Amino acid sequence: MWAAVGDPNRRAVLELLRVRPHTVTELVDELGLSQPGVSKHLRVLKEAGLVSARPEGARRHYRLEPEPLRELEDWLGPFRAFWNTSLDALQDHLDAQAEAPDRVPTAPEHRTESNRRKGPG
Amino acid sequence: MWAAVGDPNRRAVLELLRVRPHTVTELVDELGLSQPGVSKHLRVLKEAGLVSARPEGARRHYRLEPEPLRELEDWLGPFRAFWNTSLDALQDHLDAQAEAPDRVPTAPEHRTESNRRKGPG
DNA sequence: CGTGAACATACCTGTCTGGTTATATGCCTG
DNA sequence: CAGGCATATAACCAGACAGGTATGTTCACG
Repeated sequence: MWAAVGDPNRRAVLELLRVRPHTVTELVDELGLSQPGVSKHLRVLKEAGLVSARPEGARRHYRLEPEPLRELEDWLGPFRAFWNTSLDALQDHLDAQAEAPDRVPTAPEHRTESNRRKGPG
Repeated sequence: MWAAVGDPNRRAVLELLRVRPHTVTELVDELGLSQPGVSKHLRVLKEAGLVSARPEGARRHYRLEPEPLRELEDWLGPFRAFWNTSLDALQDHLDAQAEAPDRVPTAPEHRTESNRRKGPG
């Protein structure tokens, strides 16, 4: 599962299939990979349950099967609390357990590389 | 980023750090890996911005830095709409779009029963 | 300053995997 | 049945990587 979405090209496939079903040739055209390469990726995605194929004559229409992505969602769930809710309270909790003197502000909003990990000012 | 969370041991580290900060030795003990192995994983996670270290004497307390996980969250976002709503309707929708790719359902926001609609109504 | 603990780095190795080319299979057309 | 198109599979190669052992580095302690 994680291996399936770990590859950038495979994620690209999922994003393309999110828009609409694609045939292999279409994906080949979009990804710029060789046809067997795409087929191999599709095989991985299929075995992960992330896509399904509907044969139509010689071609196969691959369609997104989003269910397995729930696994990522579920894994991410407990972490989401870290940026969704009041981080101060949470950080407080963590720091209390760790007796951290260096209370780093983990802002509840987006942090960029430039504003992250500021000193106590 | 995806590579960072792609590894099971690394995910285990993140899950452990989600509970509370850990020292390397603690992680070694929990994961059952060699110390250099854990250190290497921590290095990867650190470079991905997923953890940070606070030195305390000889030991280093590693703490979860959840921000970069937003990337996963963001990537997952458009897909989330696919399982929030009725999947049957969605697949129907997709099949329909296979022939009429008029609009693209790149729904980055939550779809509720009330705002989910098919036609221009 | 010597010793040991905690951690990082260097280096090596086996395995996995993503990419390719070549080939097989199946469908449609004529 | 021959031929061409769409896709899958096989065989192969190069790079990435996770794992280990050995060693370096820093800190605490006496």
